[in-house]
Amino acid sequence: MKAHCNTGSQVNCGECRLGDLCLPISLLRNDINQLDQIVQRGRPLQKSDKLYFAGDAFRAVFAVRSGSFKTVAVSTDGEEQVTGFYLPGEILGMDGIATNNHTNTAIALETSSVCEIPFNQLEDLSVKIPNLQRRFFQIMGKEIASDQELISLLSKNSADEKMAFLLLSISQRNSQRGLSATEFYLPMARSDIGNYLGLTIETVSRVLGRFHKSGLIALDKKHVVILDIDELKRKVSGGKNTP
Amino acid sequence: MKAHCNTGSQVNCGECRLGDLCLPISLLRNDINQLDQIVQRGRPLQKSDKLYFAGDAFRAVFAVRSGSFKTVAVSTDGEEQVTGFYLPGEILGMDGIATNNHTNTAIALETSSVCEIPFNQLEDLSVKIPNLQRRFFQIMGKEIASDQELISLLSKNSADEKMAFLLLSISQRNSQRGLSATEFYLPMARSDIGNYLGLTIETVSRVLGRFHKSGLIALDKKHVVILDIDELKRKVSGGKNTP
DNA sequence: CGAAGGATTGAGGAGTCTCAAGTCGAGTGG
DNA sequence: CCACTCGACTTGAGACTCCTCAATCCTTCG
Repeated sequence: MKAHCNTGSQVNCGECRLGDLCLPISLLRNDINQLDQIVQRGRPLQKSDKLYFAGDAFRAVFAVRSGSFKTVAVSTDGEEQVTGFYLPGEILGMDGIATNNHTNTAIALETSSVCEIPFNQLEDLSVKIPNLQRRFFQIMGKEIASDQELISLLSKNSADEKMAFLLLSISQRNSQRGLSATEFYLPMARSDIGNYLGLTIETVSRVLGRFHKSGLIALDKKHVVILDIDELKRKVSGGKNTP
Repeated sequence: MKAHCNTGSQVNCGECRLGDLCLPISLLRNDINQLDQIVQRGRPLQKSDKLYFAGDAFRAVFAVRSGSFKTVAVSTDGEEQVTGFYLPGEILGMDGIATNNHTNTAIALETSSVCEIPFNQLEDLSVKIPNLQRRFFQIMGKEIASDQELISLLSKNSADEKMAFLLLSISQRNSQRGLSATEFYLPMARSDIGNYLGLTIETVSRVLGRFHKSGLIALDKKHVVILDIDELKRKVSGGKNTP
């Protein structure tokens, strides 16, 4: 959609502005160069394009360079379930590591680009570069931690809680990338939000409307401004399932 | 509680009857011996004993030898949330990899024992034994996959679906260990189940009672016999959130 | 401009939570 | 050996949240 100063196809890992978030953290310059050689860049995707399909052989993980993705699991009866959203600097595709086949389909939410990191080469390289192995363990650990956080959230049924959590999650991930923590665009549709949080699209709309009216956020379509972040945080922790 | 033929403290990884489930799969004999030397056995725990606490420095992952555990995340306001159940052969403790601190507390559900695998030594060894690295990537990938499966489930709010899922999950994990897939004891309390699935204890009780009356299962306290596994499976996939 | 998809808003109903009794079983102590 | 207590579980009735169904509005795009 718009050009990103430092994320053109030619940029290497050492100069990528997402470096701190992505793989190469805490690697020596020489190590980065080695990693650089296995990473395949480019691959621009349009909205609704699929990065990989559920059932595809697992060959690589992907780092989001620009844009955003959702991952969708399709159950046996054809039901779709959004299992995650991925913003720039985040890694997706790890759902295929266990079985060597992807269990989700990854879909671009807008015009997006990724770095493709072939997994067998990453494994080989990890043997040579212990820091890289450690880093990748951490990235997988982070995925586990965030999945479990979501499990905690979904177990507490309250539409307000769930919605507040998602807003704060995006806010926090934005600020990690040096973007505004209080003002952003939601890249996904209401139906994706609802599917992800286990709510209907109508409930999502109502909750957002309620947040808007009570002065928690400003809302115009997908554009969100967080006005009272403390109250939002209070909503997330203030569950109702406390025994 | 009772003696397990092959899981005494002296057993080494090569002879452990859980071998196929635990780390050492597809390792050469010599590699197994190396792994064997870093694994610390013993550590019997009584019911309600904690294996590690949320906030503890992350030093090791643990393989369940016998018994069972639950992991609990405690949110800022003291609310507890059950994030997982772990049966023999399964690995827990990976919640600490990302931040070097455990985010959950692990609690024994009954008299249990574990193998402790110091993580820095595992990392070192993984550099020397590529198969071990691969294996551990897979184990973490499996954790990610199962967490995402749970996310899918929790997003579809139906008490029957959730309960059926848990029963089938335990059934399937039992059969992987060579135990009965249709008859087992639930090691956890109703309150743990409810907390885990995002239901109240009353609803758990009612759903189990309903399953019992309709001939899906036989139920006596914690003892469960699955009578109509196909219908249970139908309940899990037959969601109601289909658009 | 009209169509189509996404989002909002409204009314009614189903399912689960809350609150409250009541049952069952295990462990304790007289 | 039995009464007692305590915790875990079961069962019931009413309230509330969210889902379902339906109409309308808005935006986008041909």
